[in-house]
Amino acid sequence: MRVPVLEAAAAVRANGGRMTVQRRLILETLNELGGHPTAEEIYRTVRQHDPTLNPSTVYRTLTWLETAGLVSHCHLDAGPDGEHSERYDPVTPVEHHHFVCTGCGIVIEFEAPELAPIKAAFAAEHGARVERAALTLYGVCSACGTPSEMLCLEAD
Amino acid sequence: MRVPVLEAAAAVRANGGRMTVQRRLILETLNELGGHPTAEEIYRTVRQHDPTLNPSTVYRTLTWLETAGLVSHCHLDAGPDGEHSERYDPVTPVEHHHFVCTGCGIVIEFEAPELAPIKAAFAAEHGARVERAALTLYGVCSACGTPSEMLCLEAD
DNA sequence: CCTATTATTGCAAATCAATTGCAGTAAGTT
DNA sequence: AACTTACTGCAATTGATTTGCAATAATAGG
Repeated sequence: MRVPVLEAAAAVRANGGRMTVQRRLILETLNELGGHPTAEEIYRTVRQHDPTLNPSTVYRTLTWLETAGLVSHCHLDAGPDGEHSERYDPVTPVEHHHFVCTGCGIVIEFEAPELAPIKAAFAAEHGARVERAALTLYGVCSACGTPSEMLCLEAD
Repeated sequence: MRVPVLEAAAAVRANGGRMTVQRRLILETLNELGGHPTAEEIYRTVRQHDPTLNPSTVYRTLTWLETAGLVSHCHLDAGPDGEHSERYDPVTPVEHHHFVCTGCGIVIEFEAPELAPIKAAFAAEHGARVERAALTLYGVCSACGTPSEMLCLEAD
């Protein structure tokens, strides 16, 4: 359970919001899907449980979750063709980053505490306040890099 | 001259491409603008020199420059409202990264050689090949952070 | 220098993701 | 149970980017 539904409900009631069946369903779908789904993937999955649910509700709920600080979104040039996509991601207690395989599009999360000095150095040098870092590594995952079979790449 | 026009011409002729007046104009505009313009900003500027030039030509040229390895694009949540935008950026000999001020949207480039060990560590741990890193820092620049006037922020 | 080839352009239409206005519905309150 | 108003579904809209196609012009060859 990566996006705590109850916590979400509380977070939003605090702002006069309401926990509707649609919102609950979208939250559960986020948990079920895991990974870094796009709004459209979320919509497709949600639709299987409730075909009447509208895409705009998905978008609205996602923004709502984001302002509540429960999910974040990041932009990854993922997918088999490296196409741009906005991806949603439950907020984790520790900042995490992403590796994207340019072969198969798989996204792997990792933490990078070593980023702290980089942030600090930039802040010091420019007199800026650095609040957040988004690091994305692009490359070829172990499966796609295996020369014998070109496992992931052969799909193309 | 950050995007060498002659080099671009050569790079493309090698692939049977042609250096047209439109492409030259767009290249010059990229140099003139500097920074990290969006396709739309490029189009607006180009238009001042040649009002008949079509947006699709800008998009096509940008993709062409990118496959030629002369510019790259990156996605920054910049702009005064943090709105998403695809930004184009001449390719530099050394990989560089971006700081985005959430106040005024200014983009500051910096280099981060300290990223190398992070890439290496990920590669080693996951058996992946890491080819490229995109780091974006978000925060408040020195001008916007100045409490006395809230220089950049006051616009809102 | 002129001609032929075909990459590139301009244009208009199409696409695609995401947003919005609005009237009806339902969550949470009393 | 009734009330208030936030939320939903829908349809239309937006805005950025892409595409098909006929006309144009950049380069190669003569």
